[in-house]
Parts: sequence; structure tokens; C-alpha cells
Amino acid sequence: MKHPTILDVANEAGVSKSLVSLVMRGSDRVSPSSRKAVVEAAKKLGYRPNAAARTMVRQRSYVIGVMVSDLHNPFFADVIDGIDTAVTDTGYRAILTTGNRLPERERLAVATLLEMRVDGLILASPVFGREVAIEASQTVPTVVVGKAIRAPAVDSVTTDDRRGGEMVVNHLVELGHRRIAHIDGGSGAGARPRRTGYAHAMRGHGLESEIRTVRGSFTEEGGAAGMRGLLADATRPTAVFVANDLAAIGVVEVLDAEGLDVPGDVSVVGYDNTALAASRRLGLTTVDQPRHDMGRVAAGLILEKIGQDRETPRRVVLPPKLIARESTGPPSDSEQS
Amino acid sequence: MKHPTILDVANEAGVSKSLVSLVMRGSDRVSPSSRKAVVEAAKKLGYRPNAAARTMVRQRSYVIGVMVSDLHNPFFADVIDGIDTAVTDTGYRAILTTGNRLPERERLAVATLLEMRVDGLILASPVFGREVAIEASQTVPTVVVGKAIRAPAVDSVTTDDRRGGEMVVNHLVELGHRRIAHIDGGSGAGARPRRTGYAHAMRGHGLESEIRTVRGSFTEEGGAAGMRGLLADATRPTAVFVANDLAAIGVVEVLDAEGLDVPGDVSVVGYDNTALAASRRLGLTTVDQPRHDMGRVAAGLILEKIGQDRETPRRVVLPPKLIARESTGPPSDSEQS
DNA sequence: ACTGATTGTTGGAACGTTCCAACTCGATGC
DNA sequence: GCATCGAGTTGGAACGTTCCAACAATCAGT
Repeated sequence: MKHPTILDVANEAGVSKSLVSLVMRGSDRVSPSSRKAVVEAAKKLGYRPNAAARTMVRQRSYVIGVMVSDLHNPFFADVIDGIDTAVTDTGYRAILTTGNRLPERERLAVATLLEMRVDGLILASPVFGREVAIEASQTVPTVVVGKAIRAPAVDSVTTDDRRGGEMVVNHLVELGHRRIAHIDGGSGAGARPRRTGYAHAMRGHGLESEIRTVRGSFTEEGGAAGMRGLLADATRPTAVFVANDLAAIGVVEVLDAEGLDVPGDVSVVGYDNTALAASRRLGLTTVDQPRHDMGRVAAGLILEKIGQDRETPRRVVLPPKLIARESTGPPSDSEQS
Repeated sequence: MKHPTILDVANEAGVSKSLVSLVMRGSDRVSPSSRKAVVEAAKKLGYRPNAAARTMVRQRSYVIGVMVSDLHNPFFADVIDGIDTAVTDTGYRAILTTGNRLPERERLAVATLLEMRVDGLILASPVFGREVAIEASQTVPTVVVGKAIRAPAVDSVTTDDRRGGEMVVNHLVELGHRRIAHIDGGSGAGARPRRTGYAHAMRGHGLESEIRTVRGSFTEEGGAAGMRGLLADATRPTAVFVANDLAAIGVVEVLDAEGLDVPGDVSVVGYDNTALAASRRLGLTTVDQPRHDMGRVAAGLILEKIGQDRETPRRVVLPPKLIARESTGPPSDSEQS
């Protein structure tokens, strides 16, 4: 249960601690015979370097810390994948902490990473206030993913949600739709730009008079409520753009219950390209965020910033992508105008 | 960008480094006036304790390391939640690394944690071989979650999948079913005990002659293929127990395509109680594993083992729970025997 | 044979904290 | 008035590593 140190290895191999250190770091200024002796002694004793000691003297941990607000959101799994990909083979390693969407826990999670003296900090959609990110950015390169934060030293990586909203409208207009409604995500993250993009594209197609936005949320129930609201009206939309995939499922359920066919009677579009949307049973047209790339880019920004001290913050905005599936199609003839 | 140390704070406050250390650790043998001076100096300088230095001298990191094989599986989000819950307010903190289902990456992820000298190690469904867990267990308390590993010093926390299989059969028999088939998970984790539980319960109900197992996998396609196999037969089962929720969706799709109603013509049961299953659109009857509890128990075992050196390994097996939803119902009259 | 370079090896200082024994100083007891 | 006590404070050693200047041994060139 007690860890052997570099000194134990040195004794075992009959050399000095410095030589053991050189071997461990893969130096080429070591004779083959000493190298062999050290490697064997290390293996025999089960030696494992002590990162804490190394961090102390090197004044670098070679660790990137990632604070994830919510592991339940599959979004982050891909982002983390991307980070891992970018970090591998650079000599750096990534460790994660999570805050469970609770500001207080998130703060603690970040503190843990900072006390460990991570060389870079990635904050994935933090829910806490800007000040935590700003404070962290004063001592360590910091990137926020999935949320734009305005601060002199904080980089960010986001997707262009406004553009995503526009793409949805363009897709539906191309199919022949005109009466396109939007069930929004209320005050949720990214809800506003999606709404703006929708309205902007509608106007761009000369469909100002058809703009119809009802309030929803990023939940199944939010989508269902929004759809019930739309159905209460005199004229039914031929297509609905919903704030995210989960809410879109609520919409589809309501349409099912009313005996309306998707996409025959109403086309439905979600957002986020979750596994739910991809399932063949649902086949939901949706908007994909380049999650993996977001992680890769975030890690890249950190590594770049560790290298040389850049002063101006970078705000990277990546393009979304429309994924057309079976939940959208041309409006039925009777509906066409 | 340079971190102030305890010595900087001491200078600023006009006291010794030892006193600063006492204040930081919340000792009560400090006069109110010195405490105030230290606290203010620390805040002014933005002091943050250095965990690496503390770990060195205390020979303890007060950190629990968690290696997660795959963050895409929502299963782990709940397990991690449970770990966090158990660890909060004990003075310990949890950090995560991930291996992306790749044995080599997993090994690296574990090495990272061990080098950081975590005080306890939780391995969530590792795909690497037992030897990694065994080696780790020689230097640090180790618990494996979601997989039973047989080794003298490795604890484990799993769910009773055999019992889960039995519960499914019992539920279906209670509804009046007799022709109950099983589409298994092939060689996937937990597939075998579920299959065994199914067969055992069938025999228990005197339905030996009705036992019908076809090979599938833990994927949508695996479930679909299995169901097509079953439909090719002369007599159709009135109920199907599928290896997991994802595969169950494949089964439902095939039944839909064949114009068969769920549960009117065929009842379907999944396993894992994923968000997919819970969605009202699907309403899949399934078996829930107490994921949160699994995490809590795992962390508890670690904390207990850190406290005093226990020698015999613990193997905790938690009970699963059947969640009845709309995908199961009584067999139609014509089918009843 | 002597100088200089090259290769391999070494001990000591440093990193930032905690712990401990030791110190000061005013109050208390006789 | 002196020993004793306790509260508050202190400096030094230690933790395990890396880095550096310095050393020993071998070799090449003159």
C-alpha cells in the first residue's frame, strides 16, 4: 500500500536517483546497461511516478481540467471525446469534474481543478455566473464551450444557433412550406438565437406574415404544450420548427394523438441531433452541432495559449448542419398555397 | 499568471507561514485578529492552496478517482451522480477520466489517476482485462462498478441481472402470457445472467417447452434481426423479452412494419430504463438498475476501505426493479391458451 | 603525455505545503 | 515572587521529484 519512490528504485538498481529520473523521462544520455537496471528495478518494485512531486518542481502539471455542467446531456460525451482526441500525443492529459447543473457544485468542481494546478481549464456549458470563469482566466488559460462569455481573457467555442434556425426554415421553404411555426425553448441556452434565425429567414423569404412563435421549453412537455396551442388555432401550420429534439418528441406525440400524420399533415424539425432523433422509429429531421469539433477546437485553443501568451480572446463559432430525415416532406396538395 | 504561495500571504499579513497554514485549515487556535489579517491578505492576493504540495506532505490527496469507460452511455451519468452525492461533505472530491471503450486509453486513464495519487479508485464498467484492476488494487482501494471482477482485493458493485430476467418473465406470466421469447444480448455485458434468469423463471412456471431464445445484440439492428427471426416461425410469441432498450426499439420497429400492434399482438420488454424507454411515445416496459445507488455504494465502499484496512473483498449485488409501461398488456383472447 | 571534448553519472537545491517541537507572554496559583 | 500553565505563534524538516552545475572516465588529436 506504500508507494516506492525514485530513491527506492535507485537503491535497488544501485544507481543515483538522478539517473532513475533520467531513465523515467526517456533521456538518451543513459548507457544501455544502467537503463536496463533501472527499468527492471522499477518494474520489480511497481514504481509509479508521483505527479504531485513532479508538478511541484516543474511548475506545470501537464493536465487540462474540464468542468462539465451535466453529464446526463449526451452532448458533452462527444465534446469530451473531441478534447481527448486533441490532447492525446501532446503529453497533456485531461481530467474531468462535474457540477450537476448546481452553481455551488460547479464552483467547487472548478476550485478542485485550480487547486490541482491544471495548465488549462475548459468549462462546458457552465451554469454559474461569468465571474467564476473570469476569475479562473486570471490564473490559467480558460475556454468556455457552448456558451458565449464576454471577458477579456476568456476564449469560447460555440455553434451558430441563429444560422441553424435559418437553415431549418430554408429547408422547409425548399420543400414548399409557407405556414411554418416555431415552438421556442423559452429562456433556455441557445433558444434566443434559434428564434431570431427563424424570424430572420422567414422575412428573407417574404413570409413575414406567416411568422408564428409560441413559447415552449427544452422538454417533452414544453413541446407538447406548444403544439396544443398551435392546434387550437383556425389555420394549422404545415410545418413546425421545435426548439430541440426532446420537445419535438412531445410535438409528435400530440400530433399522433390527434390522428395527424408526420410528415403527411405536419412536418416536424428538432434541434441537436440526439440519439433519440436518429432512431429509425422517429427519424427526426434536426440540426446537428459539430460536438466533436467543438471539443477539439477548445482543447486546441488551450494548448495554443499554454504555448505562448496570447492576449486577445478568441471566439470561435462553428457552423451547424441540417440533418434531413423522414419527419419532413412536402406539404400535402390541399394545404399548398 | 503566477500563483501566490502561503509565504506571499504570510508576508502580506505580517505573520509566519505556519500561521497562514493554520488559518487555511480552519484551526481554532488562532486569534481573531491574526485570522482576519490572513483572510484579507489571502483574498487580496487571490491565494489558492496548492493541492500538489499538500498531497506531498500529507501523503494523501483526498481525491477519489473515477475511470469511466464510456460517457456516451447515460448509465454512467447517474452512477457518477451517486458517487458525487456520497463523497460530498466527507472532505473528499471526485475526479474523472475516460477511456472511450478502448483498452489502451483506459489503461492510460487509470495510470493518470494513480500517478496523481488518488486515495481510492472506482472503475466504471472497464473493458480492459482484470489485471489492470488487480494491479491498481495493490496500491489503492479499488471498486469495480457494473462488472463482477474476481480478485482478492477488488470490491465490486453490480445489479442482479439474473433476477431482472426472472422479474420480466414473472410480469408477463402474471399478465397471462405463455409463449414468451427472449432476444438476447449475445456476448455483451450482463447478457448471460439475463438469459439465465429468463430460462430459470420459465421453468419455474412450468413453461419449459415454451423457452425460445434467439441471438441478438445490444443494438437496434440486433433486436430487429432477432425479431425477424422469431416472425419467420410458425407460431408467433405473444411476448418478447429483449436484451436492452435499444434492441427493443429495433423489435418495435419490425413489429410496426409488419402491421402488428404493441402490446395488442405482441408485448415487448426492454432492459436498462433509458430515457428512450421512458419517452411517452414509446412507453417501454423495462428493468431499472439502481444506478444512483450503485455509485453511492461504490463510493461508500471506498471511503470505508480508506478508513481502515479491510482485507476481504466485498461484492455488493443490488436488486433491479421492473418498470411496467404501455408496451406490455394481456395477450389478445385469440392467443390465450 | 597533455589538452579538450564527449559521454555518463552524481549530489544538492528547489518547489509549496503540513507537522512538530519549541518558543513567548500574560495569567494563575501558592 | 516564583513555578506552572495555556494560548498563540514560530522556524525547520520533510514529502518526491526535476534541474543544474560539477564530476569521472574515456577518447581524439597533437
